[in-house]
Amino acid sequence: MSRASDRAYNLIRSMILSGELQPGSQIREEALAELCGVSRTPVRDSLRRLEAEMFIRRNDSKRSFVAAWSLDDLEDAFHLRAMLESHAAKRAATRITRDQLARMRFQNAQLKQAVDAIHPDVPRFIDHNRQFHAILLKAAASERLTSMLSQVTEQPVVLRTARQYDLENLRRSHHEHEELLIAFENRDGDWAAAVMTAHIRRAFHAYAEAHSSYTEIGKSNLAA
Amino acid sequence: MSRASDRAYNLIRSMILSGELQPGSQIREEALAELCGVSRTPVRDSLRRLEAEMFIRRNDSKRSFVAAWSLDDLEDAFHLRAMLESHAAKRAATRITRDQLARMRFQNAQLKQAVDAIHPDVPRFIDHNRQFHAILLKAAASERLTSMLSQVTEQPVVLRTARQYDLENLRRSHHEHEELLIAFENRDGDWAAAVMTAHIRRAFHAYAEAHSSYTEIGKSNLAA
DNA sequence: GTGCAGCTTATTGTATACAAATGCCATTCG
DNA sequence: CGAATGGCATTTGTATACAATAAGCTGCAC
Repeated sequence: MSRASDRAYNLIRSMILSGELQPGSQIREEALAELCGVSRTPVRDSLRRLEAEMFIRRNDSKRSFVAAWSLDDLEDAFHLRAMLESHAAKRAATRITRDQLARMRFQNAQLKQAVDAIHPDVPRFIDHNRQFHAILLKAAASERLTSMLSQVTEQPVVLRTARQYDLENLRRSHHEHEELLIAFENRDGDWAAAVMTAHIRRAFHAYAEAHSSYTEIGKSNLAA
Repeated sequence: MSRASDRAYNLIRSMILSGELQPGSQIREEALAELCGVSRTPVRDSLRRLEAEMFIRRNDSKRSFVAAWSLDDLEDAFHLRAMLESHAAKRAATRITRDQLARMRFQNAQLKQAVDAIHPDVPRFIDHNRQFHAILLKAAASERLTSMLSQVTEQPVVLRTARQYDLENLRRSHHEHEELLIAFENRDGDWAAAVMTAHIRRAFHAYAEAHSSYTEIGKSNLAA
């Protein structure tokens, strides 16, 4: 995308993810345009994209609102992601190149370092994790799959408990990745798919756990 | 969508599906704008939507082209569709209401009539078939799933052999639908999912068959 | 007080003009 | 003769003005 349109998209998206734009709140094109320092044209463009990615919903009279997802909706997204990403793992198992495998190993080593360090660096973990999955997706060699997965992978972040799950869970991710790589070395698609399904399901429960405790904190605050 | 934007979207989409806009050919916004009798603004809107639906591709310099899918790409789409739609069937099995089930039965009876008539009406079959699957998807109650499936269901039509597959295959669809309904009556999600996977896979091979013969006719024409 | 009509205002949709980027072709230089 | 470069043409991106539509409000009737 071009400069103005890109800026608007990234800015609006990050405002949704950070919670700056609250779920359920209405979105006005002109207000965002001013915020982004561009005209309504690129903003509209961005809103359409975000709508396709289900970050934004529109009512019958075309007004836009920040999507508000329940925990059930989130589980739904995780189910779909598990299905699609395990399919990707299966495809990748028989298509991955030596080079890609090496790069996945590298990313996995890096993300281990990020959490095993004296001062764990979660954002760094997340970045290497993202790259790990990106290489896998590339190896799966299905544009459609890539396009669909992009619709369900970033979604959970909206609950903002994303980065709160504990280091133990992140270390488990590392080990699951290791197992995945061994399945790849053995070109065992079924194994790879099973590991991936388990990987995503565990991630969901980690999120759900973090979310429920977050919710309870909220509740206790109200009660106090 | 609003009138102008809607018109542009439907027109461009149907021109792609009908082959009027040939796969691989470049698309110019202004030309389409004239064709649709609207300005470039709603055309751009439509192009973005069609791009998200992968009917249109854009190169690095933002020029748009009609997507050209290979048979492999198509099989990929069918694989994804089988996966997603069987998941939908599984969910629907335990959620579907009496009313929805009755409506699915009705649609299936109608599509049987369409192909069993003395003068078979394939477009009518296709319409009832579409509604049958739409009710199922509604019963599955997952917006995300619905949104994703819309990306892979209409795709095959681009090969334009869509309506050419024989009546025998359409009758098989009817019978598979019948079995699906029985699985629903028994609230057996696994059964429903299995029937659906088989249903979609068979549909793919019917398409592939029709396509290969079509291709061969094309080849023999060139050879002649 | 309730509900509806009509007006006012807020918000989105469309057209158009202009800016920016890219591709294309011809020309020139090695 | 081939490759690089410059400028022109084509195409897309952005801003802005205006049109259309929907929401909200005010006041009136019952």
